Amino acid sequence: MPPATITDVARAAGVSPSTVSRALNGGRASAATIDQVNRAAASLKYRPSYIGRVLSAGRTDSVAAVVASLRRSALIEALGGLHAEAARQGLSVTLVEPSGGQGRDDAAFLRRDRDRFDGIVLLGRTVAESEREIGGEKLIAIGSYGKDETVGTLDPTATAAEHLRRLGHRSVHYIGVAHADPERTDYDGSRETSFFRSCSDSFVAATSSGTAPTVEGGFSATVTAVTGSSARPSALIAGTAEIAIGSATALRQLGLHVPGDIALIGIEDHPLAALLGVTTIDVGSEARGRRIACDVAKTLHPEAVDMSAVPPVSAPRVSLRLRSSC
Amino acid sequence: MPPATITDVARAAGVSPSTVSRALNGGRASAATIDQVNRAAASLKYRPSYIGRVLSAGRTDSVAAVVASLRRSALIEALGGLHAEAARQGLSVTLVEPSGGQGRDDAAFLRRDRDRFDGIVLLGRTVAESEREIGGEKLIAIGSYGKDETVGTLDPTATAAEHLRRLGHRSVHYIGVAHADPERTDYDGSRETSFFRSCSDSFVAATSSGTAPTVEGGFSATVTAVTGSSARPSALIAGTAEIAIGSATALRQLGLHVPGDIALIGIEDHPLAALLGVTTIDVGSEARGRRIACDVAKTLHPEAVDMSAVPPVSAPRVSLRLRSSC
DNA sequence: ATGAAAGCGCTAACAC
DNA sequence: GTGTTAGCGCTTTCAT
Repeated sequence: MPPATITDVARAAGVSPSTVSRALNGGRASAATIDQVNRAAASLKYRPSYIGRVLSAGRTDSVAAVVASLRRSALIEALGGLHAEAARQGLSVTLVEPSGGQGRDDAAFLRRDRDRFDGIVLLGRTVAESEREIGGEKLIAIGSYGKDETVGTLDPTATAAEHLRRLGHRSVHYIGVAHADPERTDYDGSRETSFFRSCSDSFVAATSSGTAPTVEGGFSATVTAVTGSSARPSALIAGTAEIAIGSATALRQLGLHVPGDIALIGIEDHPLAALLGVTTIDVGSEARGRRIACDVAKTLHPEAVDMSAVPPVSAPRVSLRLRSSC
Repeated sequence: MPPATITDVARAAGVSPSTVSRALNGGRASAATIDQVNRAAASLKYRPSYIGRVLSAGRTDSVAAVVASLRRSALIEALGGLHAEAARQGLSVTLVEPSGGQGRDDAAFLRRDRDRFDGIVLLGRTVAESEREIGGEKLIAIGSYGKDETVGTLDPTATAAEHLRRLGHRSVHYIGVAHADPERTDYDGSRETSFFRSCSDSFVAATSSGTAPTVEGGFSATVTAVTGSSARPSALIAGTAEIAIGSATALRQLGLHVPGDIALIGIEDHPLAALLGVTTIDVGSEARGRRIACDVAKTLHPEAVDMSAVPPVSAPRVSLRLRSSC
């Protein structure tokens, strides 16, 4: 037996389909009718069809999350925030990891599935020109800094570099994310750019290397950076939480004392970084996710968005988590 | 200007909507017509409406993932596998974290949104009776062991306990997941049950404690278990990857030598566990996710499922990753 | 090979 | 306050 439709309920309640719709959705209807309809709906185990509603309403009430990688805790956190807030706003979140992890096919995805969603959120990368054209308004990237905001206080890499400079460090090595696809510009790329920009006149020596955004990547990049032929830097900046954890692990296994022999600061905070005493720049991934969900919700029903659980935009977006590694 | 519909294309191509549909979906149509239609579609930038298709086809081609927690790497891995394989099969994955992380509202979710999805996958918990009734066929849980399979080789906790027994351990402490909601039965609960069942006659002393499935939880539970008033166990079993990592960190900070002073084995593998030398039981989360996606796909088009990227069911589901912590 | 028509489940005008 | 009608975009018989 197929699920009951609104027509069935209407018949059972002795009213018309539209009345059922109104009764169920809080439109104009007499108390008696509402009761009648609820009764009928209950006895028929009626549940409204999502698809039917969407088709006629023109909204899907769902957002796509294009996650660059499910193995980066900062992105998962952002996803969590996005999802939690979206749920509060009555939106659901559909996962769209770019095929092959390269982001190449995002354009194809956008072209095909754009109107399955009320919003498309990019986590862990910025929007490419070509994508902007296709995605239009719906496309929102999380994790980009600058633009309409004061770069100084919002750029985590600059904050990290500044912190090290104040502590008197002169030679700093940045371990960033290396992508298989060199054309890809995501926010890790912008972090590296920012690193060189913000420290070029502060440090005697600023170097960088790229690796996979994993603990293994951080581990091996650290070994290379620290035991390599050139002079050992006095401080390391790790571009992601996983890199920082791998880095801390490597330094320990190399028998280097932190921060005595070398300092370490990580971009993106992580519970384990706290446990390991690694100073980090908290980029507030979770809050960013929440905020984005609100942005999407606002495009749908500008008036009715409940912002109560979302930190105000004026709140600082990155903050130093001072621990013992610097 | 609203997006072009199939009717627009039909008009532009000088044919009927149904012909357009056939031409576009590989139905019977003359080559000339197909070409004609493609041309018109292209010039109008026509893209088929997902909603329209779903409404008339009756399939949503999407599955819901009910993830118990986004902070457990094993579940994220499973989600990754589910998602990757689903994508290969033309399915999309919508994220549904149980409200409040308590799982209480899953029933409500199921009742409301059941037919938005072709399948509903539970990650990190088993299916409750009440949910089974509502969810029916569509409801699949990942991460349960036993049932139709030989428990001996598939139960990770039993494997861990057995490994420790062979190494001569007599007093073992299991650190499992404590839930806010005691009624909840997820697979961590079954892991604890399995622990006591599988070691009751092997060890002189078997104890357990519960904590949050996080590195902090693992850390503090380990401190308690190891420095508590009672005799220190000779080995620890950590119920999740995060607990194992927290545990390893705690043991190090306590100055205990592993495995000299105390052994540690973790359930669920993790890159960092490898780096830290923690022996684990790999439960194959990613593969489990993939398999589930195939199961769902098979219910949709039993014939056309491409199993090439999925490990055979006969493959061992849990395996010992021997490292230096035991 | 193609067109006409019905209908998927629901909502929104508009009339009563 | 409620019923009628129309239509969201597509697929799918059934004729032609």
